[in-house]
Amino acid sequence: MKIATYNVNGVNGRLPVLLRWLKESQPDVVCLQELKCPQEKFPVKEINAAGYNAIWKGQKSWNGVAILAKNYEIQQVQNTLPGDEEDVQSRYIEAIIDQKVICCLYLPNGNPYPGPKFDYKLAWIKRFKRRTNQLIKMELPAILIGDFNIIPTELDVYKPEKWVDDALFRTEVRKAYMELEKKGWTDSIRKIFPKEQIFTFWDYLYHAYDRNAGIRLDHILLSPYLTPQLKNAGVDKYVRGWEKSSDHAPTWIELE
Amino acid sequence: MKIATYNVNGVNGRLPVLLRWLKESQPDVVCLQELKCPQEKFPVKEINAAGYNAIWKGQKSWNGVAILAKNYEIQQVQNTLPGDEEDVQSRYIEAIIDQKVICCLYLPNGNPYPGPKFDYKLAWIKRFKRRTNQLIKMELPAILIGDFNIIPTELDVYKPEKWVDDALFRTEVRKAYMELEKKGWTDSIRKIFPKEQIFTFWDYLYHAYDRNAGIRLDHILLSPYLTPQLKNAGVDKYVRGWEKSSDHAPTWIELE
DNA sequence: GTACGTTGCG
DNA sequence: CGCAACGTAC
Repeated sequence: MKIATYNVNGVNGRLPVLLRWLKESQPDVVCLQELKCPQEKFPVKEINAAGYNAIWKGQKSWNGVAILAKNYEIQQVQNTLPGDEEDVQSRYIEAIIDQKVICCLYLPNGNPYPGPKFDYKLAWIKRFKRRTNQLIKMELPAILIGDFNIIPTELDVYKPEKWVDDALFRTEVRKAYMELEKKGWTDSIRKIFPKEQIFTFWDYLYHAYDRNAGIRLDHILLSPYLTPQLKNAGVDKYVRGWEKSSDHAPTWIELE
Repeated sequence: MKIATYNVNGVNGRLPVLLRWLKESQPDVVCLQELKCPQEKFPVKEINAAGYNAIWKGQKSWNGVAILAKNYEIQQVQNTLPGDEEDVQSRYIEAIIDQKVICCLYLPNGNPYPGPKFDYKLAWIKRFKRRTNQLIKMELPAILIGDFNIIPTELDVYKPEKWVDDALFRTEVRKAYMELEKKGWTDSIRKIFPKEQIFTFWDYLYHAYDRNAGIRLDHILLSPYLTPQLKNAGVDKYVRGWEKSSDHAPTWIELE
């Protein structure tokens, strides 16, 4: 079973690219982030026509997350991250697919640091940890998947010294990521490629993709129960080179 | 010799449509209106690559006119309508091509009526008449061609009663058009099709093209000396049906 | 650099 | 409805 995450940066503007990638890559489950469209403008017709069921949580202009599945039923569990009724940003959707809990997230960017946006990021992470700790405690087969907006280690960025005060690389958020791993969550890409430099995002500016000036932001974390089933993982880096592509590349795992 | 006018409604956004039409229709001379680009952003490279020389007068965001010619030299005469130094709108360009004076115009729309925009339209028409009267007096072979933003008669609009107080159909501007004809200018389309209902514009709204709810705004008027050479005239209506088309259709004549 | 919302214009 | 400009977020 192939499970992927893709920050599309606008699902309607990106539809040709998304459909092409779906066709070529044939994932069973896909988590999308940054739909950038209100609930009623999600292109469900075209997604269905491509063979995928979908659930999604939209929002005008920003954020927005979705889960797609081919030949699997999608049982929605949550469409917000529990713990803050005031939070109106569409950044979390959770479903059960093929007996697994799929937690699709678009974690706040948090820039500029310091400031209220960074504070919001830390508060969001705190709420997220409560949810993930529950999943561990319940010993559920679960997957945390999406755009974490966290660069986990120095290996995951082309020039670490440039990023020390960036909200994506601040010690606070890297520590939070490490704590997830300590709790038992396994970083799939690092499990398969322990030492290799792998990126999932290249800025649109300054020809970052041509210079391979990338960072790793999109992660797929497996609960202890699922980790032994990890067969393979990868990034469809070539998609970033397509015309009119997102600034992220699709990232995926294969479970047996 | 085939001479055409086309209000492109944004020359850069419309470039694929324009180039396709140029290739299929092979006009010798083309007058464009509503370039909607500053002087330096006119796509001269692509136009040249399609085989056309060009002169143009651009303006940021609005208006803008151009004259293109294939296998003919373009001798620019004016790039503003004489008579008002204060007028900064790019609505007029005049050139000599193959011994003919080509006056390419984008006459002000003038809506809403009444108001300062309508007043500007009337003032512009007054200045335009001075120019055209000079051309008649000098007995030059001349062509007034472009988007006149004037519906000449009731035959030229799908539902005349809806347009009585529209600046495109007000008696003041229709009278001005009739006066041009009295001075000796010949409406090419009407010369070839005296009684037929012919449109050159269909609004983007309310599926106007599908309902053929059109109007005739784009005109090609010939000076007395040239009128006997008129062989044919027409509107490339099908172009309005293309994907991402302008709200106007190309309009053309053939001179022998 | 790219996408989306808004505004101005027609 | 659709183009172009501008502001904003990333």
